[in-house]
Amino acid sequence: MAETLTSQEALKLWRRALLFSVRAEGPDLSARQMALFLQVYLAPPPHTVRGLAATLRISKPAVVRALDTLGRLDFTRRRRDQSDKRNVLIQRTVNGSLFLSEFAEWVVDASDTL
Amino acid sequence: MAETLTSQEALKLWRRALLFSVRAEGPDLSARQMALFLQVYLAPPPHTVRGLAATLRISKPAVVRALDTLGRLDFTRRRRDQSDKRNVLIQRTVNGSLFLSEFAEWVVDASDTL
DNA sequence: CGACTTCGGTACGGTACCGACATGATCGCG
DNA sequence: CGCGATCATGTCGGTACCGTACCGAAGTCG
Repeated sequence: MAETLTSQEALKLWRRALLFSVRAEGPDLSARQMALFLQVYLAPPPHTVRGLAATLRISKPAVVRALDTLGRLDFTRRRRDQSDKRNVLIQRTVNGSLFLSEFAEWVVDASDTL
Repeated sequence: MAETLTSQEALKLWRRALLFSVRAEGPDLSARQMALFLQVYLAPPPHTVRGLAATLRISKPAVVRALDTLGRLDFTRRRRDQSDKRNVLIQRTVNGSLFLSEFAEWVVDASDTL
């Protein structure tokens, strides 16, 4: 378990990790998109559009659009809930997991050289 | 100094911090914009458009546009270099420092509850 | 059955962003 | 002085995103 960070260290960590990501020409996700992405991968399913909108406290259309973008990147996938066909369940993808572990490495590297 | 993070912890940290930021209705900065912002505040000046573009490995117009946005938010300011009037020096602002310390708090809090 | 609610998604008008290219101001050097 | 190099930024067509309002499909309950 990591010790707690100071403010200075937190910002340095964030900067170095983002620098890796930007330089690697990773997808230029906004804060909302990245938060949504991480939510899908780190919080327990099921994930619905409405649920994600409530959790992030952003509008429903914003979630729909973010899912469009993440879907284009093959980072998430939509699937109709067969037990209640009004719902759409958001699922993870291999490609999304791949990117996420790469991203995690950048953060870890940034924290190593703190 | 913090111990090194595991990949899992890194992602959890990122998610929780972004969650704070998104919920607080903070500005929805893209990865590039945030990287540029942090670069201006954490790396030693002077910062020029060309230098920032080279550091982040993005195009010069992309830097100009990011600076437009950050300027609108009053997070950074442009100033002509008086010793070489082709250059523009990027400067910090009170408002930018304010947001950054708030953001740092979110990251620290996220790391505390890791 | 029919009225109502609850889903995700779309339409709209407006803003911001992208890369590629062009432009105007300024510099340095012969 | 003149002239090419260098700097930031404007322009262009195209795409993505915003919030508000609306939509149809699917579920619920009388």
